[in-house]
Order: sequence, then structure tokens, then C-alpha cells
Amino acid sequence: MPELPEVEVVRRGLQGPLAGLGLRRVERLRADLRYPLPDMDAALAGRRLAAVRRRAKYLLFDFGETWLAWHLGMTGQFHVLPAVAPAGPHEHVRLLFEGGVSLRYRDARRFGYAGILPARGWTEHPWFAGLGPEPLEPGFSPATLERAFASRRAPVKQALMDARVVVGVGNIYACEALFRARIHPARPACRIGRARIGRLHAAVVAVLSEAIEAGGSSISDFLRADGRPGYFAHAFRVYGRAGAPCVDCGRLIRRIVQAGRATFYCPHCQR
DNA sequence: CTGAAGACCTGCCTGC
DNA sequence: TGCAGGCAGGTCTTCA
Repeated sequence: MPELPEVEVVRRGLQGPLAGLGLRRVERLRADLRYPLPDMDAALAGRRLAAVRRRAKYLLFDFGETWLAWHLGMTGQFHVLPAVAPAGPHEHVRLLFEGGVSLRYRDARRFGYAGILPARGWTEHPWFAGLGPEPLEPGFSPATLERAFASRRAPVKQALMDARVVVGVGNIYACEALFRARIHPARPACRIGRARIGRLHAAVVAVLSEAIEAGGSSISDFLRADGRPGYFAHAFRVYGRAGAPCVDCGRLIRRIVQAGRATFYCPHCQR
């Protein structure tokens, strides 16, 4: 499901209803998702949720000294529901807060995963230690892209999706950003000049910001925590549009496969 | 070191 | 209608 905009939209949807609440109990409806689930009840019951944060595509539930990190994988969803609400399909974990509020985790494919981290030093955890800058923070600049691309012969699309270069850019937004920057997705990263790197940086920032503003992209099963869909999918210019006319030049959008992932681009506009 | 491919798992869509 | 096949937004591991 989610790239950075979707995770950020989920974060904002959870922060309002949950921040400040004490956690009573955690129920696991199965022992593992992608990895074995930690004993969240032992680690967190009785603690108060200070805030819901985000790093890359991970949600970080700040319970003071102890944090809960959660990755949604492809199909993970969080829903805030009354504690008495019946379990939805593929519901695997329930966090029961005070006031009859519960947070439910649903995940059809079970690619998601969760871990308990100490608040001090969480950035050293293997999930976070090697990550590149956040794309919407000052640490991400044309200069950081230029450095990261300099030694890379891989196609620029794969370099852009590499979390060591910049976090949060997945398959959809990589395609969209490259279209906006008019760069061919198969061009080797090291063969992109400074001017085009500047355009690509601006395109990444713009497309992610617009997607967050639109509430994320609901392609198949992304839903916000309140159950509403996001609307950015209507704004895709190339993703999922193989055979349809380019919004700029009218020629047909093409689909290729790079490193096992579908790539959509305009062969006329992108060079 | 880099890069490509496979694996994880289920649901949904297409086409026969 | 039924079923096989292909496809899906992310990451991690393995292999060349």
C-alpha cells in the first residue's frame, strides 16, 4: 500500500485521536506478520502514547522511554475504532487504549512488521541505521542527490528508490517524479547532469507534498485511519497509464519492468 | 562493493 | 461460472 505520503497521512490520522491516551492492553490475534511480533503488551501496557511520529515509511509510536516501530508493508492498515467494534477482515493486532478507544491493525498480505525500540538510540536499530535523508526535510538537497548518484551505474529509477539515497520514494512516486523531471527512468544515475538533478529534486519534493495534501493515493486498499480513501491517484500522470496518451505530448505511455518492478514513462518527454 | 532476482503472502483482475 | 495466471505500493536475503 504505502509510500511516504500514505504513511504520513496515516500518522496524522492517528496522532489526533490517540496522542495522550494511556494504553491498557495489547492483543495479538496471531504470533507473527512478516516477522514474529514482539510482546507489545509486556513492553507497553500502562504507558501513555505521547505522539505518533514517522521516519521513512515507519510509524513510530512514542510511549516515552519505549517506542513501538511499525512498517505497513504493502497492505497494512490502521483503524481507530471503539474497543467493542467487531474484528475486521485480516485483523491481527489490537491496541486497547483508555476511554474505550482501540487501534486495529489489518494486513491481508502480512508483509508488515513491528518492533519495540528504546527511545534512546532507536536510530541505531538496523531498520534505521542506514537510511538516507527525509525527502521533505532540509537534509535532502540537490547536492545530496548528486553525491549519491555520482558512483551509481544503476538506472536512476532504482537509485531514487534506494532508501540509502533518500527515504520514502517508492515505485509510484519514483515514476511520477521522473516524469515531472523529464528524465528517462532507465538512464544510469551517474549520467544525469547537475541541472537535471536539480529538476529531479524539485519534482520529488513537489509530488510527495502534493500527495500528502491530497490525502495519499488509494490504489487498491489504502485507507486513512478514519476509513476515508486518498485522492492523489487521480493525479497520476504516468503510473498505471500504459497505453494512454501522455498528458503533455499525447504519445502513448509505456510500461517496462526494471528490477522486477513496473515502470511507466513517456518515451517522448523523458530522456 | 554493486546490481539483479527471488522470497515473503493474499486478493483481485483478466482471459480462456 | 470456474480456474489458471499475472499482478500488486516494500523490504530483506541471496547470488553473481
